[in-house]
Amino acid sequence: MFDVRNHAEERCGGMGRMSPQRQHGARPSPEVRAVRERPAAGRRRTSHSLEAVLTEAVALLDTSGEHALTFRALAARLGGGAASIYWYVSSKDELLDRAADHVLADVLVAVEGVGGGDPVDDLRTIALALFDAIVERPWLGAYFMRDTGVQPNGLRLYERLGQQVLRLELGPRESFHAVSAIVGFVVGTAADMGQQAPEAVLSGEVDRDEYLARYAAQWRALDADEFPFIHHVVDEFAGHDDAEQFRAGLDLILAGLSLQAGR
Amino acid sequence: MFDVRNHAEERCGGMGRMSPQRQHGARPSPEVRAVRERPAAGRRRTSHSLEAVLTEAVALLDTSGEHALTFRALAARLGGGAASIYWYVSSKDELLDRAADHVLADVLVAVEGVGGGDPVDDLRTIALALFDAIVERPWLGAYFMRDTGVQPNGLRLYERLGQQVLRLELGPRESFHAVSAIVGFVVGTAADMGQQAPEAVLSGEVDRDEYLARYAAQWRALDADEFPFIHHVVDEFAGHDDAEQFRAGLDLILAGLSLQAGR
DNA sequence: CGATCTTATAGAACGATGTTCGATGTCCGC
DNA sequence: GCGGACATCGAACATCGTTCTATAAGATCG
Repeated sequence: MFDVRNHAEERCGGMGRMSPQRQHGARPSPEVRAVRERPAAGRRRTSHSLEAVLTEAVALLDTSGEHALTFRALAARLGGGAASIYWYVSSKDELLDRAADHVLADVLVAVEGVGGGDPVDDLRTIALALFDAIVERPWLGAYFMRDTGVQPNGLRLYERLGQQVLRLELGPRESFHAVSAIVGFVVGTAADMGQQAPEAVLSGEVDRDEYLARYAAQWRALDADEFPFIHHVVDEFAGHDDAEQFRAGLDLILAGLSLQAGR
Repeated sequence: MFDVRNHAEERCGGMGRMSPQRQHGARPSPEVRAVRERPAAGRRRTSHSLEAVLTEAVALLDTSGEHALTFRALAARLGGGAASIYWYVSSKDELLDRAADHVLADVLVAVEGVGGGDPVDDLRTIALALFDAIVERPWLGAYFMRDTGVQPNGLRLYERLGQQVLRLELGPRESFHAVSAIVGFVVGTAADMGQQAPEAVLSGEVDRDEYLARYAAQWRALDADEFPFIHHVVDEFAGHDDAEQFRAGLDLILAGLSLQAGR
């Protein structure tokens, strides 16, 4: 298993994504936190377990969005008090860090078999899996690999991407830059696209097209001399598909990478 | 001038970046808001003006970070009450949207002369300018071009990037995808890199190296069989430069784009 | 000039949130 | 059966975004 133990030393960020000023530093019994899975033989009343906390947190985030994740709302779902959650998690930031990593476990499973084919194709496959996960869960992007001490799955995903780049036989620096670029593009783009339209949540598909159309109309109303490019692409924008747009951008990076690898 | 007037109709997001559920929809006298610049002849007591509000908001964000931007703190800086700010701005989201666009005006000025040389080089220049702005202000990334109705400068920057792509003579779809990819990469990467280390804010340079070193040590402690890639690039990570890392990733995209344009 | 409307400001309060504190209950080893 | 670690929770605190209402200064007009 993973075992980056943290005995009272501060955690760190990773991969260029540094954790901000928050110093969620394991106040109540830090190193025992990992064993918090107890089989729950004779559970007293609620008996949460970190797993249950994260699962319910993710469920809350998925169904009602980031602003709905509240210690009180989460506690209500768990059938307990809000303060109890602090026994498993030292702050809301850590809760979100752990929830993000909890979700990444599924992505990791989804790309388990990838690695046998063409390196670039495998890279694309993994990147797409990560993209899908973040688009479905916009909050994920903001907390992806912020603190690898608490997010082993993020590290594993980074590693899996890296292993494909490894087969391109580039130097360490080019390899590092390549994976960083891919991750940066995937997370950044997916997080952007995940921010839904105001009321499109309600009706689903039709609303999105109309939303785009109204937007496109606003663009078309701009001065043609001052905004030639916008007029050039407004039709593409009006009918664009997020996944295709992402894929096209990813392919630009991968094409550049292939070129660099001399393939 | 820009004149995307919004008479009581709802604003929209743009470019794939949709604004979330917030419907900051101009409650108190919407369309007059643009004229809120009054020369302040006989100012009564405080007399803010949108400009002053945004300037102080940005100053607060720059010196103390996003969490320090509070209506009360901002009001204290302006020498007035917190509720007064709502006359210029209908919500904190709109305040941040406008503050973000306010900052982009500087970027726009910085890239004013760009456009004469090689299209790809000009693209790189503009992207770098945007990158620098976001790295200095991590909060900018999250609010870049979320609501073009309130953020004309974001649109203008998008347009300027697009104009360079236009010269590559691609089809509308490829052009749209290219600019979207560049913007997505720039914003995503820069926002990530902007999240500073916990205490690195205090000491500046030396702390960052030590921070990276401690992180690298954590990576080196990982199992070499399970994490071959991480071991392969850990030295690069330990001594990496954010700007160089960004540039390398951007060049991958631009290389792919050059290939596509047949140059 | 005085009435009235618009522009602009601000104090007080509301509801919600993250977090802390202290008390209490439950389980295990001895 | 007893002490200490594990686990839970109610109550309270400080802070935040936001709303409501009152109010005063300029502009407009008869």
